[in-house]
Amino acid sequence: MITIKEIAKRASVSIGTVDRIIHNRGGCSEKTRQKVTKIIEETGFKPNVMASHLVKSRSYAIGIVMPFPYQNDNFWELSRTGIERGRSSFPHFDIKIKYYFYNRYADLTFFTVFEQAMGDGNDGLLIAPVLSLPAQEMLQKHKTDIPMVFFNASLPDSSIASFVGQDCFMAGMTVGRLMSILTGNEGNIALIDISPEDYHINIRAQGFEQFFAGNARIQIHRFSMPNSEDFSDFESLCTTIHDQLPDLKGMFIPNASTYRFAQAIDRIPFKNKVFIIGYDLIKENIECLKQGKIEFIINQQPIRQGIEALTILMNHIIHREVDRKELLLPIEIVARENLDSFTNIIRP
Amino acid sequence: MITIKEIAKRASVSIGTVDRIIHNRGGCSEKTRQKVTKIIEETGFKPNVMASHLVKSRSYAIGIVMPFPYQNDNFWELSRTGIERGRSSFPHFDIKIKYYFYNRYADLTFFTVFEQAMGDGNDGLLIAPVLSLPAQEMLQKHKTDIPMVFFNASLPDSSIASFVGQDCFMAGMTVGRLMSILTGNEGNIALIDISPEDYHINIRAQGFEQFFAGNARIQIHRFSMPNSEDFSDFESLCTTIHDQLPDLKGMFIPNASTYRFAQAIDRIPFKNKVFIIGYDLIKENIECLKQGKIEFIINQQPIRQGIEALTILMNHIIHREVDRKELLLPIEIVARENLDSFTNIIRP
DNA sequence: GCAATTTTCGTGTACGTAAACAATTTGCAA
DNA sequence: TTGCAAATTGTTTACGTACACGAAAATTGC
Repeated sequence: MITIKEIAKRASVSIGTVDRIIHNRGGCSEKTRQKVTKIIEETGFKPNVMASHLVKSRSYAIGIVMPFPYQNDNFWELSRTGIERGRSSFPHFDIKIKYYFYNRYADLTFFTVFEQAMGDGNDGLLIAPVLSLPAQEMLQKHKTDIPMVFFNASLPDSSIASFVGQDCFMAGMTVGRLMSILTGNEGNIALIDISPEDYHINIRAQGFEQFFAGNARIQIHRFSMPNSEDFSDFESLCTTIHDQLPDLKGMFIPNASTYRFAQAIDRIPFKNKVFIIGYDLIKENIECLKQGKIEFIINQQPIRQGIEALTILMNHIIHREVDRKELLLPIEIVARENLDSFTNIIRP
Repeated sequence: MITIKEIAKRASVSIGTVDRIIHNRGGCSEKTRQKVTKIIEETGFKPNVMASHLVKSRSYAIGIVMPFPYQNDNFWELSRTGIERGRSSFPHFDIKIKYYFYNRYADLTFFTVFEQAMGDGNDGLLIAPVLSLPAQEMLQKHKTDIPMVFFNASLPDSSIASFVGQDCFMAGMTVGRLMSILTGNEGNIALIDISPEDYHINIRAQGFEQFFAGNARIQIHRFSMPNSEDFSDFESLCTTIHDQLPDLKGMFIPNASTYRFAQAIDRIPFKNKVFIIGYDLIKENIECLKQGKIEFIINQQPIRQGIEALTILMNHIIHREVDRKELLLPIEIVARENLDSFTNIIRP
């Protein structure tokens, strides 16, 4: 593997010059710059990470912009776990992580928090732009060179930064397939409209409906659920559903609040068994899955999202990679039988 | 983070002495050894990987002991891809990989190949002990200090080395769940006995049967398939099955040859649709899944297995970690809708 | 008690890069 | 042409570890 010294020799300049050109921190003539750049490209030189980190051995400040971890059925706590896991996969890199939590039901808090994260002199940002409109607006206003990676949710304009997450539409389609099999492909199905301001959750619902498009044997009924922390609201919505569709055969809840519906449904005497499919392996959902109150869970792999996102971000920072990647993680189907394989991954 | 120099100062010896003690390459008195060791333990010192690799910058020879990649429906080609992928995740580590392929239908070739791998002075070995008996015998004979990691298949005595793979029994159970839903939990189901000498494949079948234990509505029928490369053999077995069970509702093939059965079944006029569940995302199976000839595929994540196994092995070698881990990867259920999410992971 | 060993320990150099500092060349006005 | 500042380039040191080499100390043999 070629070194900076070798390049200097071939270009008949000093290593200092080569170094300046690599990090384009100016102070050299255009002629030598081109000469050296040419050799770098020809030889495919890549700085040795070991050596460069050894000499720098500085700490990296990483800001995480995401919703409050306990706001939505603490799904976001899993993302946080993943980020911390990713951090520990860089031993000897002193990564200092600072969280900037926003309230996902209040656009304003996103603005505030994002500007803080920008102003704090972070070396890189990990952003979960769940509120996609404010996020987009914000990013257009603040043109910045700080490396950024989006996770969990992305923005329509993907050229801004890398993204790690799931293909929501196909995930919805996948739920459609499972629901079709569970119900014998006929009957009434409830689709819960939850947190309508969340772009991603809506795409899931659209994918689900798309699966059944043109299928007259299945009736999909949308029900709106106001954002609420109150359990009785879930219960009363389920009662309403029962009044309208006593022969309900299935229900799809496109976010982590699945367990609340599962518990409510369990107490209401529907004609048939109501098959429930939902999202995210938070502990309440896991419990319901074990008890047979939920048939399938779609896993977004929040932990792996965190790991991958931080890895991509660190590579941006360390290697100055600038290519925008989109890492779409597998859409994982979780049933009672393979559940443990998702939770107890490592056995000592 | 504490350095070797700091330890030397605290123990009032030179860094050379500390270095000798860390790598216990002798040449120092017992007294100083204890003194330094104590300080190392107290401070929790860990050598800086960057620096140590920088100075060594040697190449690592890794041997891979696995079946011929194209022997079984080229499933093993995927493992190989994963290993190469893992290799490239260690840039600046000059990892030289040498493959030692054995014939999985001939124990003797395993012996030969394994001894070669041991004798070639490799720094570490990645082993797929598909033929578990010969492997176990071999490993008891050759006590060795070469770091090893098993992948795909493990051995009953797991204390020998780390393992990366899947919980086969629970994977079989998972297939049971899917089959139960697909068939409406009733009818005749065929379970194919394929490559009986493969411990892992049998465990999958056992898990599958266990799921239906005590369930009188489902009848599971085992059919033996001799190892063969001949397509007409698959066809004739399917004809036999049709003669015996014209109302067959489902079929489980516990390895990568699923597509051969799917194609044969497709040409035979069974009474009902025969739902097929099988293993491994090789391209023929992917094609059948897309065409609706296969309902579900269980993914073993061979690529990730390769990546993880090599990562664990390299950590053993570089950091001298010796803890034996068991990394059980998620049992992934693949349907037509989420298929792409498993194959097109990275979009540029 | 002294030389010849052996054991134990310290010093110096190298790995490849980053960045401060020193040295050199260039451009331009006087 | 000279002087002087600005632009450009070269040199040196440091990062933390590994290891060769040599120096010092301890041990042995006579």
